Amino acid sequence: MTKSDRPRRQKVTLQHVADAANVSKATASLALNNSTRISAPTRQRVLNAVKSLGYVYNQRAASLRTQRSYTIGLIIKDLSNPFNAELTSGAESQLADHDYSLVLATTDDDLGKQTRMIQTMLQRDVDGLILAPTASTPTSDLQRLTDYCPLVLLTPYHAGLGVDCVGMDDENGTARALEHLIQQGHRRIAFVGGFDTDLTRQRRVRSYRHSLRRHDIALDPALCIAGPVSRRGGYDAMRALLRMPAPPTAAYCYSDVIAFGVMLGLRAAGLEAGKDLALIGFDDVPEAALWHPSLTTVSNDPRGLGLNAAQLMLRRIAEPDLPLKRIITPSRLIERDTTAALTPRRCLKR
Amino acid sequence: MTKSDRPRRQKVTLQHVADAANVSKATASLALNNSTRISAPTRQRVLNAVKSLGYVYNQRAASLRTQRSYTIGLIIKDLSNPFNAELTSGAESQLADHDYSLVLATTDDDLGKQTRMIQTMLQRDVDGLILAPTASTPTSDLQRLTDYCPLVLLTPYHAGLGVDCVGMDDENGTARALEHLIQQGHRRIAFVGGFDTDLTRQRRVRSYRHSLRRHDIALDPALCIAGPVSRRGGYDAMRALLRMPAPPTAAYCYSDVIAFGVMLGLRAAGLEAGKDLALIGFDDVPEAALWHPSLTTVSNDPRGLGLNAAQLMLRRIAEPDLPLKRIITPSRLIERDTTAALTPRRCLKR
DNA sequence: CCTCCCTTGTAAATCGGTTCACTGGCAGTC
DNA sequence: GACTGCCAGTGAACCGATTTACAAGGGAGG
Repeated sequence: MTKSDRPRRQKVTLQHVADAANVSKATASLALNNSTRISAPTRQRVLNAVKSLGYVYNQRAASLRTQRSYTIGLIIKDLSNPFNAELTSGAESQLADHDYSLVLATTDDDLGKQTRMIQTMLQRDVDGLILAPTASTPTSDLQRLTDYCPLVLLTPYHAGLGVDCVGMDDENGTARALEHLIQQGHRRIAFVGGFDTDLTRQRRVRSYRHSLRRHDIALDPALCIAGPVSRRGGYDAMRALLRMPAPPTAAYCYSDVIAFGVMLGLRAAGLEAGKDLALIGFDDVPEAALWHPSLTTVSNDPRGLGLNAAQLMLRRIAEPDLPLKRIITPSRLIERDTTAALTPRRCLKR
Repeated sequence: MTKSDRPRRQKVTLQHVADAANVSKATASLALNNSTRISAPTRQRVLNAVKSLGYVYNQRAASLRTQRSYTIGLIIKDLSNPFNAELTSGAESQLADHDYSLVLATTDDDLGKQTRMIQTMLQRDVDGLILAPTASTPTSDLQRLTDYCPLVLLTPYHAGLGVDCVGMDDENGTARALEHLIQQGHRRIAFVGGFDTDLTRQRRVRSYRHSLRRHDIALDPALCIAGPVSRRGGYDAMRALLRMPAPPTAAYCYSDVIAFGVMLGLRAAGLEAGKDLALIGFDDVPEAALWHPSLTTVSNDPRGLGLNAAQLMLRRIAEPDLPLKRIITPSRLIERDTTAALTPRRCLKR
């Protein structure tokens, strides 16, 4: 059996509908757009023709004239990360509610690919672009992009840039995580994961140092470990930390994924998070609650992030002269087993 | 500061480029499409004009004439499910490699929403549609859809339908899971989760029964428990199973998510999977390997599924008369802790 | 009966590209 | 020198919708 058994039907256009209803193309168009200039009986004739011919409206053709594609581009780094998947899901549902479609692209955190994807989006003539910029994106590129279409950035940083931003308050989230650990008496607290080129990480590290300083805790650069954002990265970092002469009693991770790796690294040494090391992650991915022991983490509502970004984009399109907006969603610390009633004196005394 | 500080620039069209290069619109178009009919110097003039004016090609306008939008629609049930996120990721990267864009929509497994989303996709004039149909989708709808655009279904069922399909071999996966349990001596094996309206579940249940019958094991309908595909669903099902006079010694779950719930349900009763109950999930989501104890599960390579679907779609577009194709990706059983060296005699003897 | 307005509908321009049929000019051939 | 063929480029039709300016017909008012 081949597809040619049933050839694809000839496309039905508005002209065909008009012919079938015995009206002009203009009338058919107006009828479908509920113009008051068309009488009820005529409109009905058109609608009947639409139904009997199986006409589907061609948004693409219309957009040529209307300059509206009802399409929003979303460019993220990586869909495998559940955080981004949730974010995308939030954006999609918000857009769908307003009859917009989502065009999705990923960059794998690669500037070259990001540039290509932006180009593609512009060529596809999206009405707006929601972008999670890779770390190395030149500010000028983003600035210039606003010449071409409305832009919403998924990051809290470029606030002074003249671009709408939606981001999470990871500075504050970091502060809370550190406060929690310090409150429990920890003094040697590691920062684990991510690379220093990453702006997000830079901010969190800054906030981490700030918190330590506020409590007169000396900074030990050896406790700040860079590495890939993966379980493997966390695992390796933890092994390295355990080899130190004075290992930390607590660790704050760049992301939950890394924290899981840290737990595995501990386990491989016969140790357990929440017993031998206080541990806090970041993101609150669903597994965080279900892991054993459950992971204390900074929660950030990724779905809400996507939702807000989409919402902001739609408002911007509706009112281009709206004052610049920046939505920072608050972070919460979710306290779970990995920091439960754990005092530093019981940790990693080897 | 408002956006009006820097007004969006006037759109640059091919006509502007042509004027700047002192050629006709036709020549500009041909030059950009690398036609041999344009001399090198002229082509260069056009390219220079493009660069200096910041022209961006309008794919949408072109598609009106070429009847190619370089856009593929993907309709899935839910992006929060990591299985679907991976699938989407695979499809996206495959499409991006071939300069196609992905338009994404979700249905929440709701037929009405699915119908609307299909309609939207057709209006957006996608070159093809990859669809994970909700359980209740009438076959005739799918058949009719092929009149409008190339269609690839994400399901192994509708093979006789005259539609390309990409799916996983969950029948075989189920057989292997059951074989594994029966091999270990289990006789009372539960099937947990999903609703009977779900075609996928129907097939797995059929295969489950078939395996039992093959080994002359009596079917106990009470061991086949329907419920929502969520941790909660698994949790509740397990609690119910534990209340039975003769609880099962093993459970095969409709999905990993449900299996996680089952583990939590066991734990709440002071029991542990792999010790008090042999447990197998389905999907092999990343958490399955990392959960404690790690979950034995049927692996299905969701990314490969998306990749195959996209690939098949691209081939179908390139060669519409290709014979009908059906790609079934094989399932593997990943043996982990929850079924490790566990004999039924040690299970759930209360 | 004539004018004016109102209602309903239409012809034609338009959006930004592609593509086909055609042209002017130049080199090669007989 | 006339003819052929090719090269480089152009004008105009076309894709499928929207939208504007205008027209035909009918009723109201004088």
